[in-house]
Amino acid sequence: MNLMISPLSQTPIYAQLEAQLRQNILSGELSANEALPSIRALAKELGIGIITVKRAYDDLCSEGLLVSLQGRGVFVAPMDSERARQIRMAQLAEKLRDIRQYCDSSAITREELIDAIQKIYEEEFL
Amino acid sequence: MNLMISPLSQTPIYAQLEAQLRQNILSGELSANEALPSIRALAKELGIGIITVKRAYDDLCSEGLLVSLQGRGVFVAPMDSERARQIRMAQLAEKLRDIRQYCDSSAITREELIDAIQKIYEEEFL
Amino acid sequence: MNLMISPLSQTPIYAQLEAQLRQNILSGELSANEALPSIRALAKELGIGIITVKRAYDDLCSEGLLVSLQGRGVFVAPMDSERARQIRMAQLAEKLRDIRQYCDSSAITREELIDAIQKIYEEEFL
Amino acid sequence: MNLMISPLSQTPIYAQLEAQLRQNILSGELSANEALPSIRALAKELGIGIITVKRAYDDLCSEGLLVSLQGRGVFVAPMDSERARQIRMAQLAEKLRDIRQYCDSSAITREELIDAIQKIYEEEFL
DNA sequence: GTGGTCTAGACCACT
DNA sequence: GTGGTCTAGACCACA
Repeated sequence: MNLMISPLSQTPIYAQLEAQLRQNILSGELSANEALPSIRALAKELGIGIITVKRAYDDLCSEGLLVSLQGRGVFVAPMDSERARQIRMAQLAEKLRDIRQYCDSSAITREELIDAIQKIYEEEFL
Repeated sequence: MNLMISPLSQTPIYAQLEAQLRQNILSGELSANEALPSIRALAKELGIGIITVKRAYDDLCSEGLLVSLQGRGVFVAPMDSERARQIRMAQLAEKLRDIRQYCDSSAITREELIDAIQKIYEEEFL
Repeated sequence: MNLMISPLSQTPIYAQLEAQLRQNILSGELSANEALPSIRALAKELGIGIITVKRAYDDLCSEGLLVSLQGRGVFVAPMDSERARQIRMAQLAEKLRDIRQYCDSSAITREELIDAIQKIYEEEFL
Repeated sequence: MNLMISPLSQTPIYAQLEAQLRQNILSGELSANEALPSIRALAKELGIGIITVKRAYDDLCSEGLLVSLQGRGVFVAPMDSERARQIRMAQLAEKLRDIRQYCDSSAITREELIDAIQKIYEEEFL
């Protein structure tokens, strides 16, 4: 697992961490019951505060993606891949409804939207 | 024009205002050179502080969507529809980059994304 | 004399008026002792408020470029062309000292400054 | 870095601050990624309100010269020297357009302007 | 500790 | 009447 944070980004560090951990969990790179690095170790490795790492772990625990076991560490929650997929798609649908609402109120058609997405994927840089 | 703010929302009040005004301007509901409600009037109408309204107006001024004239009021900046369209598409691209980043971090492929959009458009209710 | 005001400009209307009147006086287009349009007439012609015109006339009176005679109107102050020229050049020197200070603190050389001015004069639009 | 404000000046305090910070950034006295004094600290040091300092920082953020990171501070945005130079020259052009407008409105020719600048540079004292 | 948001209220400049 | 500036002070989010 290779975590990276961009110190100059506007998104809070804890949110950057969460996003990357979520990716690793939902994509299966981190498998169920696998142990995550300790809070202190990860904080040191990334050069950020302990509280910031804890915040990310805590948030993912509330989401049910991680389980924290006192004195033993933090682990990936057991989850079959179908369930993971459902979560991902539900989150995506939520975002897409926002997008569609924006398009409708801005007179952007469905075709233009699809087109725009294709272009985003053709761009080299995010 | 019908402006609404949710005081309990996570997004700041001034940001809610900005978004709605931006939509009204870019969609053509507010036409060029049209006068907006005065800062004080809008603040009173929405039950929020004067400064919060001013902040929204100010931000849109620096974006070039509004022009503020001391002693006279705040007006929609002159803008041809082509320019408006460019801005709308740029904003859309911004949102889509977020979406793509989410998809990448969740192992959702380009095809699945397109599929999901089609489904959103087939849904009856937003 | 052809006066014009830009309603969308950030510079106050009274200041726009003053600048144009100053030009007409110092350049000799308005000759000494000539009568200016009445406040009401000019306000009506330009579609602006009476107070705004009065402000411009008043300011130029304090500068000594105009003389207001109660009940008779406003007139260009007597002034020989040499005096007018001195005033113009003194005002210019003041502005240029600001420019030089800016250039010095921004590491822009004298030659680059001269160059930039030449370019400004080659531009089609102000 | 040595910041000074004149409370009695006609130019707003936040504008004075902005101008001085812009100079320090564009001239390289403040290098990229360097931290600026905290809003509270600078406000206290200069004897002005917190909001006034924030206003100056905010404006420079929207200009892209600064980056503000919640919980961490305000920093000079990364910028190569070529970009800094472009900004400086654009600002100079802006000032020179004002000068030209003044000259035109005062019947001062291009040659007289160049001459006046040369004289400014020959003066011993600013 | 840092910045981000929001408030109420005062005073000034412009039309 | 309009917007522009500045203040003091409160509360929240982030590190």
